[in-house]
Amino acid sequence: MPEAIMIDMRKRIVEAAIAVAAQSGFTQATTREIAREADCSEGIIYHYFMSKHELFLEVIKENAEDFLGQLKMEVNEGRTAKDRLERIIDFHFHYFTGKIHIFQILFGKSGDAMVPFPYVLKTIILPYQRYIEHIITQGIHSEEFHQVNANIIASSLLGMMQFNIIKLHFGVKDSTVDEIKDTVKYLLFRSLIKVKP
Amino acid sequence: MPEAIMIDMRKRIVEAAIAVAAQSGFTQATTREIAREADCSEGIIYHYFMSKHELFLEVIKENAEDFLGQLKMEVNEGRTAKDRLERIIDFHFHYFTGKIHIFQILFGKSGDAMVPFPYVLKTIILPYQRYIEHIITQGIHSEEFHQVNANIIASSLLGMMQFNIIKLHFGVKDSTVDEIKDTVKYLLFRSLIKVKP
Amino acid sequence: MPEAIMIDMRKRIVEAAIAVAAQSGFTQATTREIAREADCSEGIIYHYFMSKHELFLEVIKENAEDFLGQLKMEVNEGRTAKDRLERIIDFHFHYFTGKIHIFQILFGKSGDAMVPFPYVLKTIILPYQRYIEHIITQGIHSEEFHQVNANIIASSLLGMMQFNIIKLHFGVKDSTVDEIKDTVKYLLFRSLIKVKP
Amino acid sequence: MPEAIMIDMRKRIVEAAIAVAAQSGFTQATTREIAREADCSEGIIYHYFMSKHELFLEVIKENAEDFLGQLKMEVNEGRTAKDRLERIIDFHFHYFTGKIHIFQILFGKSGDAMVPFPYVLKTIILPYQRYIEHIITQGIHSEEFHQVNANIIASSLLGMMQFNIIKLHFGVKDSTVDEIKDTVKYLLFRSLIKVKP
DNA sequence: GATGAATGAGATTTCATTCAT
DNA sequence: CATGAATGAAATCTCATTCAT
Repeated sequence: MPEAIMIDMRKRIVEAAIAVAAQSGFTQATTREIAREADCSEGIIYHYFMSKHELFLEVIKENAEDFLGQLKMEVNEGRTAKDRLERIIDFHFHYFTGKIHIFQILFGKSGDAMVPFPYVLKTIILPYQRYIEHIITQGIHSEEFHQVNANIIASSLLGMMQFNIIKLHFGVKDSTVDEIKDTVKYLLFRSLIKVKP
Repeated sequence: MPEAIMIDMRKRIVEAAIAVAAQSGFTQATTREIAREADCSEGIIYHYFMSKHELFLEVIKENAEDFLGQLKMEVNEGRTAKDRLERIIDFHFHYFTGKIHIFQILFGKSGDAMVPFPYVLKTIILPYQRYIEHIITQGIHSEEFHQVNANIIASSLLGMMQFNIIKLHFGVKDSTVDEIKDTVKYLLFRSLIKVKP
Repeated sequence: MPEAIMIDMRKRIVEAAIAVAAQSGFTQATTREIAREADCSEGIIYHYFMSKHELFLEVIKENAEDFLGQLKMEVNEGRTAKDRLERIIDFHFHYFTGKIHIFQILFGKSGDAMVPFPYVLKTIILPYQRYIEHIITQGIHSEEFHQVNANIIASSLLGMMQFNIIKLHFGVKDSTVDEIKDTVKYLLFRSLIKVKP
Repeated sequence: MPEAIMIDMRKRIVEAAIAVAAQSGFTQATTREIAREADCSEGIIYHYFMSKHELFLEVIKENAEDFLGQLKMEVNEGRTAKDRLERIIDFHFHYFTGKIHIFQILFGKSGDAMVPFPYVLKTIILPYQRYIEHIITQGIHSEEFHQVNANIIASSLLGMMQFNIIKLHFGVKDSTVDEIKDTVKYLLFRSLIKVKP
């Protein structure tokens, strides 16, 4: 293991927690397993975090911030609403097909006693959805898009992307990532974009 | 206790298992809690099932069969592909906004050591998706629908519905069920249906 | 082990808890040790008690009731206040030189995070002291005793008895139990009893 | 931090150990808590003491010496045996109602795996008792006192004082310190002092 | 068939002690 | 001297599973 990785034990624990939790959920992720993954003792986890519970809340929070931060930077480059939505879709698939761990933890569970879904919903999913909703609303105001229920469209977009990615992660190779992205964009924009006469 | 309730202990255990697991997943559902919910002893569970693991596999399987059975009965009444898809959407929202338990177990989790997601995927989700895909393909062949990637559209439809229902279940009341159904149908049919000249 | 002892596991756990706690306090009494002493698994302790803490509160309460019940039965036989106090002293030494366990737990500790002294004080010590105080007050009213501060005399009697018993328990054999009892009675009655002219 | 506080780290650790142990015993006193109280690192404790165990043995020993030293200085001023015993009682209440910490550690516990009661008994309690006993014996020889069992009387005096102080420490305010002292002296001297004809 | 007491493996958490800096 | 990150053993508690009744 390179020395750079050795140094920050806290970071190593967080990474290990993500990796382990991704496999079968927070509750199933044991401190023993996390310690093995981080190559440290179980005890040291409690030097950095007050409890396993707090560790996972921290994991969620840090990754949510990381994800949304990167997303917004990427999207701000886009000029039109359509352009921005495309960037969201591209970034979402890029991020979550690369990092299986975080994805599964943030989106995949609807109930876990250790890190309850409402917390994940509040911390990452709803802010994400509201961000998409906001862009759609802008598109409507600029008359780029039809008058639609931006909130439900945003939720539906998240649902589409998530579900297709889950399938990919579990090895269902019906289609390539590019085919999926194209079809999702097609579905979305057919409903949104005004056809010029 | 009326005798009718006494007789089918097995069924009572299955129902109790669903109810308990719905709250925070299979792993968190204890046999003690299931026994309390079913108003029986913990020991008797092992008379009907070899293990807690096997119990939950059964729960999944039986509910998958129940759901798909009801769905197909409902859908067969539809004449056109569009009509059938509408019936699927109506039934899906009806079923999962009524029965929170099963929904959460079948769709809500991407990983649980006790009943692994691949099993859920194989047993219920993919058959469901393939059924939808088949209807879309029929619509394409009958020239009712555009030439689209039926597989990805089907997956996306499932994702949309699931995500919006999860929000409802966790108390995010941005929209009514009817508004959601309408918007989902709008999204879907804008992409599918050929506009008549 | 005779079968009679095998039967009541709850009782065995309570007895074992007393025996183990007597050696080095509640906090030091581990469930592992209690289980070994009771010849059972650690798990079963939690079938009968919600926690180690609750187990010890129960131990205190049950023994306090047992002790005070026996004491009062014994004392009620006495006619005069002096007679009753003598019976208390006799019973106290009989009880606590026989049952080392309970004594140490009820009187010996002034602070233990597991079963805080205030609880022991409230549950057993103060009721005991007030009972003695009451008898002294009766002796004063019947003009058998001098006008004294019955409360402090009662506390002092408890202190004398306790301290001498502690010494005995830890093997300091300066005197016999009978010598101690006689001297304690002498100290007490010299201060209480009116000398007849 | 002023240099004066910096210099005697050892003393600071000892004081902190007393303060922390007073709250719920030696075993419950953690090195982490002691370090926080002494405003130093946990590690440095092991520079001055071989182990937590040894630290507490030192605490006991040093405080015992301090207490007995002060006591004897005070008592030597007394001329008669009665005068000396009064000084002991006054000093005892003065010392232990002022310094709750040490009192609880030295007298309050009958068993703690970390610093076993026998050690406390040997180091402080029995020397103290023998000192009282010696004064009573002197009183007997000088015909100031009756022929009594000086050993048991001494133990009983310690028991009386201790028990009343424990009550005070735990907030049972039945009487004032002065009332208690008076009653204890009354009890003691009624039994000891020869009434002059 | 049915019960629930009992087991034992394993989970989280605590803490005295060590050691590189 | 001094620090505090790190360790590892042990403590409390949980829970699927078994088995005598």
